[in-house]
Amino acid sequence: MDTHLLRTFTAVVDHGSFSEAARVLGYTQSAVSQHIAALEADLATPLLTRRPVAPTEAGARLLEHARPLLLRLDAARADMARLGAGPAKTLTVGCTPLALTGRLAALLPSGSTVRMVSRAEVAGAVMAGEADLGFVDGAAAPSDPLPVPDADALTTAPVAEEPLAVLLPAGHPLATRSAVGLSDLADAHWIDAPDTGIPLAQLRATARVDGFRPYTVIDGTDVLALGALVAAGHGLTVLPATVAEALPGTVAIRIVTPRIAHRTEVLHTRLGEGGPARALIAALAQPWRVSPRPA
Amino acid sequence: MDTHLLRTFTAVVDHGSFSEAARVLGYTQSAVSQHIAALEADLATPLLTRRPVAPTEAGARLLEHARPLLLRLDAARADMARLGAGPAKTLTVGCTPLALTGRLAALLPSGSTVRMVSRAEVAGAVMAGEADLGFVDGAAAPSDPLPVPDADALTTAPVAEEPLAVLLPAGHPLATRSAVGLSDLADAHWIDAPDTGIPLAQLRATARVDGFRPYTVIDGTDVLALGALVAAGHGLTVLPATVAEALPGTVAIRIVTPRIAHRTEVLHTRLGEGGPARALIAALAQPWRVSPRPA
DNA sequence: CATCCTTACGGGCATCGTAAAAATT
DNA sequence: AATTTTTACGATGCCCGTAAGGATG
Repeated sequence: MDTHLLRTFTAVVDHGSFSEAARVLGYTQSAVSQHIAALEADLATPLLTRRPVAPTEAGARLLEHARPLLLRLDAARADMARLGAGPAKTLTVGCTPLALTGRLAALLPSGSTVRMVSRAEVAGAVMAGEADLGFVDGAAAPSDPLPVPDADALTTAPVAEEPLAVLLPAGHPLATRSAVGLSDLADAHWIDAPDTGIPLAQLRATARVDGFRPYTVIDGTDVLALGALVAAGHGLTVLPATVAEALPGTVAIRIVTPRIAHRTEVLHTRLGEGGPARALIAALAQPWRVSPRPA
Repeated sequence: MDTHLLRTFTAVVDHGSFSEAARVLGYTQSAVSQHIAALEADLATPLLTRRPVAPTEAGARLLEHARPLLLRLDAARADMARLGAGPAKTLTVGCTPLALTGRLAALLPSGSTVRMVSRAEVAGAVMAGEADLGFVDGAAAPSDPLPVPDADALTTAPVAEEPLAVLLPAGHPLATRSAVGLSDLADAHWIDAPDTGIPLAQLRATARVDGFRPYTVIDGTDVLALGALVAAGHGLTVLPATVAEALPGTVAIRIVTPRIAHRTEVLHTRLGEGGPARALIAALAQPWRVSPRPA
């Protein structure tokens, strides 16, 4: 079970075609076919159905191993390369849309490169060396860590925290309240904007409350569009309070129960000595609103 | 960076010798030498010092990637093998010393094989397919998960929970108390028995209290020997209450603050349909003392 | 000088590409 | 019939073992 074989296997699954995978990987179709045949022979199990090309049950299971494995392998490569090259002069950070808040934006050195990525991709980008630091946002209880996929091999530290708010259209019955409990709204019409705001699934898990079923779904990362949808009455959504309060035509009501907040965390590999990445982490580690717990 | 090379590399580090690694792996010394040379050429970094053979800084870093990678690779193999073979007839479980409590012992089917392993090895044994289920014990706050190394790719579920107790020699000044706060004892003389009881490091992390520095250290997994050391006044230690209360010549005082408990959890891969492993998990999932939180 | 690692070299085997055959829509 | 995967086959090159060469304590 060579990693090359796993790599072509995942490529075939991703592209749904032997030929396309071959083109992407720079192989012949024949070679790809042989790779898959070798894997299936080695594991004594069919991994793919042909026509249409799709993973079998065993193949799907193998994918769950292969994906993190290949990611980790790339991470190792990148880590060794970094160790040899010394600290980067210029900083590249991977960032989810709502993670770049005031505090972080203020401390980020000028001349940095910022790559906006989805929550699922941040850890991978940092591990593969495509970004020196990753910033993820999400909802979490005050002392819980943010649930970040694939972040096992990375170090995380909190960066910023602020209240969450429910975004309502102006004129909504609740719009005059100053605070709201989330469980009262479990059965409301919700807009799920997983790439922009807080994914409903994450809200459900963190609040440990059932409900929050998506009614309207919006892809993409445009907060203004999300605000417009809410203002037009397509449903409610949850955003960090400072962001929510700036959207026109809507009213933002802070969430007080359960005690969850919008948090940003920084992800990084074990860093070398100097460099702008380490400097930024040190600056971010300074206490701000939330006093650090005594070690 | 082939996984074969990584495997050879870790073997060389583990045995501190090219020749010994070659013997273990069934290669020639020459082949091992070529493997290491290939790795070092590929990564453009020296990974080992020769005479004595030891990892360089870069080598140590690579090890941190290679170890979990190879573990995961073996896990994938084992997983596929299991998928093909169907559920095992007889059950093999990996188990830390204090994990096999009354409830678990009662539910374990007769004819099972139990392999006692250290906390660090349980997850690996389950992933590599050497055990169908793993049982780990440890100290944790009531709603926190147990910190289990390398358990990322596994499913965990709580199995049993009971109070922790400090074990004192009979006649100790505190022996008449009915309950004790842990932080009062941070500076006591402690016995660290990481393979038997609760490792002091885990206690320190969970209780978030400094102190608990090891004074006497005991390796091995003999609870009676640990009890004898405490009885003889070599120091204090922490054990699950029911275990501690059965040890002669000592007094067990339950810990009330902070709110930490001794918990046992089960680890398993995503299981197939039938089989004794799944039956045992289902039985263990029945509520016992701690009512499960509503989903 | 004994031990251990490295280098040189040759043979076997794996892997890839070309090309033709088979299968499925 | 067209597209896509499989199989056959030959060449290239990788990888391992044998054996000789260095380095080190």
